Amino acid sequence: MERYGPACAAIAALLSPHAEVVLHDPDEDVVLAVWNPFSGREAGDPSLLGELDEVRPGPDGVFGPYPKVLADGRTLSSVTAMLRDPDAVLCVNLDRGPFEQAAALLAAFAAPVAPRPEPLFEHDWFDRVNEVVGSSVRLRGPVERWGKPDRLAVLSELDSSGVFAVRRAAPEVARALKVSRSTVYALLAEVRGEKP
Amino acid sequence: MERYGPACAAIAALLSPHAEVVLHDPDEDVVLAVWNPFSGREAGDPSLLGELDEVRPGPDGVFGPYPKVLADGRTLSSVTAMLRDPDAVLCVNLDRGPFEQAAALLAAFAAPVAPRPEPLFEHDWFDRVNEVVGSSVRLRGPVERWGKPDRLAVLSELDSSGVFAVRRAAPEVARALKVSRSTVYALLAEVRGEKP
DNA sequence: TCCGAGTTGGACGTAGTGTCCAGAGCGTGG
DNA sequence: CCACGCTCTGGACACTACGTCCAACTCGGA
Repeated sequence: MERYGPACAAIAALLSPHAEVVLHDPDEDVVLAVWNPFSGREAGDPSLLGELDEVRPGPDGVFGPYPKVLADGRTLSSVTAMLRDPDAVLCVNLDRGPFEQAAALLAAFAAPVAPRPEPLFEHDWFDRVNEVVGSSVRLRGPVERWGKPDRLAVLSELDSSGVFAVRRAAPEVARALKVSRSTVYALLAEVRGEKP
Repeated sequence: MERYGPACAAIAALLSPHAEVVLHDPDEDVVLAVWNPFSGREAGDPSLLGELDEVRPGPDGVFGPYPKVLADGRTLSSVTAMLRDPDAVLCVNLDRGPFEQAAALLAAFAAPVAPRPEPLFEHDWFDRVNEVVGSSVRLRGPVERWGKPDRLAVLSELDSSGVFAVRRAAPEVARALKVSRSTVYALLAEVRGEKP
């Protein structure tokens, strides 16, 4: 528990919220701990490791992956590892549902067309400014008619997107918002001063 | 290794072929073993765990999940767990690409009227430098051993990603590449002078 | 040993940043 | 109608960070 806890937490964190990690004590046949539980089991419950009888261990003492079905119908993929010294049984249950759905969609829709080369990255911060401002224009009307709250909202969004870490961003934002550079900094100070 | 091997194999098996599990020896700073390798590293390579310095450990001694980018452009989610007695570092790298594609499709079809509520792209240009450099380290070895061509290649990649449009990027790159700021500009001029 | 390629730290001029303020514009209430 | 408060403005300013340049240094090869 002391020893394997971090590893279990790591697995649970990596796959959250789609994986449940269960650590068993094979000697006492009880559940020691559960990370990110969704099967309803909790620490102290009986392990019921008998189901492993029907599965053959592979090399490395790993059982599975083998399928499971939860009471609510969710399908899982599970693997179990026998850990030694101290003895423990590590069981990872992965909710296969989201991936099955995604796979089905991909198979149905993505098969004929190009496999999406890679979006790469945005070095068009200039465009992003116009993009954010533009979408706000659709909500709030023309930029010239905006009030202070509108500007604050948009600036807050731009700021938390890290736009202002880019060189020449502030003047560009001022231009897009049809305000002066001074105002941008003033409003920015206001936005930042009230959050942290 | 004897002790953690089964757990590592279990994780690798569960997520195969999309996850790579690396077990490090923090004392010797070497890779002890790799399950389902796809980043090119293998047992005996230096660990280069320095990149963890920039990540905060959560509770349970787990780092991450934090993003990484491979040299070929694949995006990864990684978690790292510090294991004690015996000391070891467990690192799981999950190829996020398939999930991102699936998620994008699901989002596109499940929300037909999505007004793009949150673009929220990478505001971690700082991290991107370390990602690019880090993934190159895996291909080319430790940064101290690089020659000029290696630096040129990495700088070219960083430059075309627009990294240098960000404030304080140049000194940060210099730090990551273990060269002086002057050299960064010199090499950068070379990279830029031969392309356009 | 000398040479040249490459790197370095420092110096320096400049672009761009962030702050400040006096004043203009404007709606509101007296 | 004026006075007041609120907001934006344009310019001034100090300052940070950028990008360039150069003399000095290191290091491997002729």
